[in-house]
Amino acid sequence: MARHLITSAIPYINGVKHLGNLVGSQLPADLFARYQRARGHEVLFLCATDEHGTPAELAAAKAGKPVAEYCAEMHAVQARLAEGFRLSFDHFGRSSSPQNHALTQHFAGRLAEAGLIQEVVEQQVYSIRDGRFLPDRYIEGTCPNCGYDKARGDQCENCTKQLDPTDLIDPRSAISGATELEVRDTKHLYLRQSALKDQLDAWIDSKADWPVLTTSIAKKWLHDGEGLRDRGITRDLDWGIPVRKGDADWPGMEGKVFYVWFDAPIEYIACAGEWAEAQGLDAAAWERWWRTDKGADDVRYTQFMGKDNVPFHTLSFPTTLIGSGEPWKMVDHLKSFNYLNYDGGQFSTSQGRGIFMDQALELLPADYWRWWLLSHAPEKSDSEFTWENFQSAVNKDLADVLGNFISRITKFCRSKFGEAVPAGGQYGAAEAATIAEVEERVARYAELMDTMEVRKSAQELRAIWVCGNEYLQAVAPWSTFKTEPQQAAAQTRLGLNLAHLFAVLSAPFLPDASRTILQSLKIDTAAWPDDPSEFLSRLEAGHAFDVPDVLFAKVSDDDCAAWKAQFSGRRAD
RNA sequence: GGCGUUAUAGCUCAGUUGGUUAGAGCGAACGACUCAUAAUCGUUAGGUCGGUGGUUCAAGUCCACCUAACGCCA
Repeated sequence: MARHLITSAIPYINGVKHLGNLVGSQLPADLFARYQRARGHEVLFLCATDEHGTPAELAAAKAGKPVAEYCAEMHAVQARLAEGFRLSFDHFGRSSSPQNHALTQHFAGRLAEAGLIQEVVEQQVYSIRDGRFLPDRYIEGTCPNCGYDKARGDQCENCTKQLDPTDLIDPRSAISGATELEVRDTKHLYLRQSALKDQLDAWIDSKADWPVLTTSIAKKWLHDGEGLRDRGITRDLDWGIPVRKGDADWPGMEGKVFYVWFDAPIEYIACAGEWAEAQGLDAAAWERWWRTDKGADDVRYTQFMGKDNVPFHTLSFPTTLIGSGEPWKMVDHLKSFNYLNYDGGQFSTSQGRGIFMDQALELLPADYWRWWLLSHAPEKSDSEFTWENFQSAVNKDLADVLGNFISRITKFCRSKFGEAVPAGGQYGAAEAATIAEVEERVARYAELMDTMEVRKSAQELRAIWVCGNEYLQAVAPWSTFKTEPQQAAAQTRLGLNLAHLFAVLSAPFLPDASRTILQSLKIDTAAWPDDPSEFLSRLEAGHAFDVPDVLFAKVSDDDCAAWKAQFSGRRAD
């Protein structure tokens, strides 16, 4: 039995995530976790909300709530939606947890001891009325280049010119509109990533089996221009993890917090601590997943994320772990995804464009979305959601191929033999041929799932379902029954066994449908078919079953048109 | 401006280290079947593999340049 540590990039706390966010990390991570569990391996699957930073503060202010209260509420909302999509996290944590506070401060202390932290005094705009420093993009003013009056301190989005806040004419706070701004000195900490450049480079080079997308992004950051740059890891904010050196104060850094990108990946580890606490386990329980000196030697660690997160996971977070000088478990495989587009443009949280997780579940159950999203996962390049494509995939793959197979075999059996696996006859040449093909395909399916080839796995799974329809069509038990009922019984028996097989194989993609089929077949274990040939004889004569309700309803043209219209504009908050 | 990714049948995509007539699903046409959610199964049609040039006995598959889309960085 292998041990799999699996993490999904942690979604930002600010609002409900859209389907593009979902398919880029949480959903494929869940597919992999469910598959590895089904194969009998020990799995710890973790995710959390990323809660710190200015956007969270502003969203809380807009909602008229204290930021801690806002985050707690939004965490509950995201947790509920994750459950709705059947994301099987062992723990859904929070980057604001006490565990993450302690661990983040611990890492900062270790890095400082190792000489990997540099203190830098820089100048930043301070808003007197707001009583706070303003990040560049929260300063607005008139662009000196084009005259656009809502240019931001980092860039003018009208003429795209890069700006410094001090370039702006009539600068004002984007938060309050206040114009009483001044430039003040402020001290910040920088993580000296550049000091570990060669080590990181060699480490990335050793990962020959990572997706090109992952390594090419990491390589670009390592070698582009002047090479890997040091990054600021602190901010002048109230909401966040206070800057401390382990348990000790950090002179000169009072009132400052760590920058969100520094503490967010550390939450992967802290989350294991939260999990242990929630399970009533001791520290050793989570350390055996994360410390190679405490049992994590045989752990295989896989991370899932969208391409925008790759630099932090290939460079910054590894710098934190390596730089600590402690034996932390490093990632073994990093599966990254491109973006999912929506009907000719990008999904956008800020513009409310596309379909969001809560809206999706109001329209259809999780399995429908899981199937489309995973079978169209943007692995090789960006991919695109269209309603027509979605409708076709749901109707053909789920309703016609899988759903109808379950329906036709159970109903045929009920009408000819009753609601129990029929006795009589035996498997012959046609059965052997089908079993042989299924055996081959199951092996390929497992191989694709092992290597996280998401789209190809979906294709192979569908091909396995088709084997069921092909078989029934070829042997035609409805005809056989008229002349050789014994043989028809054997054919029906294999058909029902195929239904059992499909349920087990489909569980990682379609957990609800899988359960429904197993319940109808009155099977309470879901062991993996290590030997499909043996597996297809498990349902023996006399085993009772129920005919299930329709597994997947079709999406009508009217539904499709209505939804397309409903989602053509912006999401109303 | 620099870098990266992508460009294959009407649509969504596969195409290993270059090697016989470029594949799948959907859609289309035709046929078979009638157990089933008017479902299923089969057959056929459809592509000068973005463009130009090059390397090679041989290129969708390597090289150069060009074009387009998207992204990242500055």
